[in-house]
Amino acid sequence: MAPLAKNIRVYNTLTKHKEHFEPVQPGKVGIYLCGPTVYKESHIGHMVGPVIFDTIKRYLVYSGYNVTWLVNITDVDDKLIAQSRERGLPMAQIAEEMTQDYLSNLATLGVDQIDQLPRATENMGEIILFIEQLIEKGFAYASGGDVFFDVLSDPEYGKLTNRSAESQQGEGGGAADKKHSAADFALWKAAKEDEPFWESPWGKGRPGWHIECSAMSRVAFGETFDIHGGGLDLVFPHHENEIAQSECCHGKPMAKYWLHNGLMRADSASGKLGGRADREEQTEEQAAVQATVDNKISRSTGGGGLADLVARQGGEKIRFFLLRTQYRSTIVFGEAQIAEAATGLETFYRFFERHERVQGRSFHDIQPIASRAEANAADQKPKAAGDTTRAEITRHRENFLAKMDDDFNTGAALSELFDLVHLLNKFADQHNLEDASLRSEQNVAVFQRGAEVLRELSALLGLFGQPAQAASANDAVIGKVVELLLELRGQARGRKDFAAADQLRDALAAAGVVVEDRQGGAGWRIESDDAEVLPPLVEVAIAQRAAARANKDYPLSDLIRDRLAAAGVVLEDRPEGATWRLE
RNA sequence: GGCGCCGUAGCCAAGUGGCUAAGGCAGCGGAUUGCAAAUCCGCCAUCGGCGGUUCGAAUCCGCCCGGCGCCUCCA
Repeated sequence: MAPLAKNIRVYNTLTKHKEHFEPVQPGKVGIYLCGPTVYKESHIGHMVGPVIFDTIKRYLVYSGYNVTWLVNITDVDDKLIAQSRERGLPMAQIAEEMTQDYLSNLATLGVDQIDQLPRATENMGEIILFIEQLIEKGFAYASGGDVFFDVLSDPEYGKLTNRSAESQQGEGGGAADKKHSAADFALWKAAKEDEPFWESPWGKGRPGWHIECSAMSRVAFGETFDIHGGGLDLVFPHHENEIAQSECCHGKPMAKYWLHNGLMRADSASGKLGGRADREEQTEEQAAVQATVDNKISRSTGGGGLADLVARQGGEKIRFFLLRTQYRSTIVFGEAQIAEAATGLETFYRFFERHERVQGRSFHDIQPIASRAEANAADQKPKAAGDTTRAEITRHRENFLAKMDDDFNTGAALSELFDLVHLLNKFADQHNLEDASLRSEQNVAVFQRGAEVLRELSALLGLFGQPAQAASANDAVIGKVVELLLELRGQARGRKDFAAADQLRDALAAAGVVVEDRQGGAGWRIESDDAEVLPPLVEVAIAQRAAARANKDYPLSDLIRDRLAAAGVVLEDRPEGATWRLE
């Protein structure tokens, strides 16, 4: 087994301190993350936890641990029942539909490290067994078909959130008359008319909210496991109650480290997504603010949910947006914020293009070193005296790891990646790495080492695994048309007709294609929110051809038509001008 | 009311006792370029306010101002 990195520290909600991370069993880590109740489409707030825990798992695996990560799916719940009634569909069908929505959103955000996705309904036997054990041990009681946890029987109740059972004596909710104490919470709820149910020793019913996590975590990891995670909003009552259930049942700690991610807010005035501000009665002014927010959210997340936002922005931008902030902080959400943050990604994307120009192969084809120990060894290779760039690369790598070691500070770690790219750009500039006749093998090797480190570290964040823009069928056509136009522009530049050259570049820019002149030919990239860049490009080509025909330059005119045809664009000359279609 | 969190440049965001307060976005000046784009170089904050502890505080303590979360089966 690879040597373990021993210097990771995590912030533990239970102790309110950062602690040295040391799993229960050496080398093995179990992570339990509270997943969604699948009653409607995911919103972006549901992605915060999965993205950071996906990153945490990657980092722990890289650091030498054998990690199992579980995300539970709550597929039985009052809100699911309500949805089921509203839509006239079985609860299980809605749950399945929304689970698929959730999973596909996770997939586009690059969350692919989940090992187990247990459903509450698939663990009914374990849940009932757990409740029976609690009753047996005197921590729970059946009452009129319901079963409640007896909060006052647990002397440690409230230790996670620093409150006492006595202080939690509210009105007790709808089932108050069946409870011994108002703070008691349901482990099992008797089924009402028309509600889905499971058979149990207490009659037909369904589990309470908290018990599934106690039961399923025990199935997966045993009585004490390493990391329990969730959103900060789950600390009370959900996690407090999980602790009460599990620790009363087992007489030992449930989880060693409790990690909670911060919540997402729509804007500074309106509170978190789906939070109190979304539910309570509001003043007119608050309602106005909320309406704006709702518009923003509904426009941003679309009628179909998060999927539309992801389609517009791309999963990588959203992942980057989330990781740029330390996971315990509140994130203010807005599509504009995502777009602005994502501008920073361009720096990396341009570097990848540069890497390809230098090396003749894709940055994404570099196999990232997947083990910290192995990577450390690669870093120990003897360096030539005065090889300051190699030393700088190593320094950025070490800084990155130190920041990740400190409670997974992805935001701070990211700064090292930016620094690394700047370093490599500068190095490439200074040593003419893009000019095969001027560069040295040795310098190319240094540059490559930097790229490898960038690949290694960004893989830990789940970034840059593949090219950002998936090639579509249209892209090939666009590419050929752009190449044609750049050739025409190159000819204009060749005869110093800069007016014509600039006119072409401006026309390309208007279509969303940015031109970059460099030795050996012009480069280009699409920089437009609008996917429709092809039509204006073809129009530009047609205009060029019309000009050639006006000059009676028929060879050029025919060349343009033939090249467009080769690209798949067929021209048809008509009295009022040329029209075109895709072949 | 109880339990917590936050307030760092125009915006976002690291840093939580001691070198010149990371990084990103935006902006400005310069190199480069036919002009651009990209890239590179440089500039751009004394840390909500007041007081205290300390040789020394953005970082600890107190008060105040402002924002937010949980206490309601919301990630």
